Amino acid sequence: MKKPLIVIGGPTASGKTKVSVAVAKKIGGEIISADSMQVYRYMDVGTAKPTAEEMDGVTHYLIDELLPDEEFNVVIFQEKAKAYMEQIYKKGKIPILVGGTGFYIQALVNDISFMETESDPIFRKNLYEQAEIQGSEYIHDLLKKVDPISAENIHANNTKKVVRALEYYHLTKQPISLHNQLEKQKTSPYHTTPIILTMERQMLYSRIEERIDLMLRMGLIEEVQQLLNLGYSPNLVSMQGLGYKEIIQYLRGEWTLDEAVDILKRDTRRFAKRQLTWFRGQCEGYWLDVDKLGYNLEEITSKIIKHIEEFGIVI
RNA sequence: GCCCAGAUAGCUCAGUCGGUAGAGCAGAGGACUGAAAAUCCUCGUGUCGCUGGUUCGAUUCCGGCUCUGGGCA
Repeated sequence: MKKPLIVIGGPTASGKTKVSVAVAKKIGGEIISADSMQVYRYMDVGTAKPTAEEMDGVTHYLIDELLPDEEFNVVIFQEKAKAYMEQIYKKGKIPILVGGTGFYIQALVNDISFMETESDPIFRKNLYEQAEIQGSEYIHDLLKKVDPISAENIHANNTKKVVRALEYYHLTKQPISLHNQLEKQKTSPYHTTPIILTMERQMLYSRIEERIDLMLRMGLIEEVQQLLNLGYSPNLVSMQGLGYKEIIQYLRGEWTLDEAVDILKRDTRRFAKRQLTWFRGQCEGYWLDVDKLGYNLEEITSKIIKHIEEFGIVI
């Protein structure tokens, strides 16, 4: 019998935090965050990390677990999240996976296997250098030779993905396209139906802008300055997060504050759009327009619970 | 009140020696299986201010009107 897993996804600023806490309280669940940035300590305002007050006594995992210079990626996420799920099941509770990082959600829900092997940083670095010197077409041609299917699917300009495909072949002597194809056929080992929070685009965008204005008032700039003072490099992956990279440009004097804020808002809008594209394309889910429900927590929660019960999850 | 300039895509503007238009930005759609808040691909958006005139044909030329800047009083 498959174990139950509740998933709540949606774009940034759609209200996942509030909704998930309300659902958790109602069913006595615990929350695992599927968010690539909220794992980091000292990054609170810019990631809209739930405060202790907002968590309202509900246990949250994968929040504040790493320092900004520690590595985090799908594989690490998957390992940690699986371990937490086990703990939650042992308590007789239901895990609630909440976040906007669709790739992470999918990796966990479908238990996608990434290879056991470590990645090869030197090999990678080498390829990036070659792409730099000889052009991205050059390494794309290398891929064409070992894995023509991937070369077909990955655009030559997408150096990051070309490198990964080449690395995969280098480590396993197998094309990643074959691996992907096999993984795609998998069905979830969990009893789960994703719930996706959404709303009209215009509405979402104005919420995003309001949220960013609020972040500024709550000290986003000071937070970024503090991170730099602590010695965290702007090159870190964590510092590429929305809100961090733009404010760093401002602090360096590259952009005016107005410019930085406008770009941040624009890029956050585009991010939300990409999140929606991902959820639309990658997972069959139960879409809930929270704006049409007037953000009425009671109503949203009861709709979600009703859906979960109809799906056959016993609470 | 007079003079000058402008009015074209959501915005900033280009253009059509008269044959109903195009850039940038904003925006939309998509891909994604070890950086995913990352990375990458594709794509438009129109009463050319209104109204008469000339013309086979006007967004383009001419007149009037309206609005917006700037100047003079």
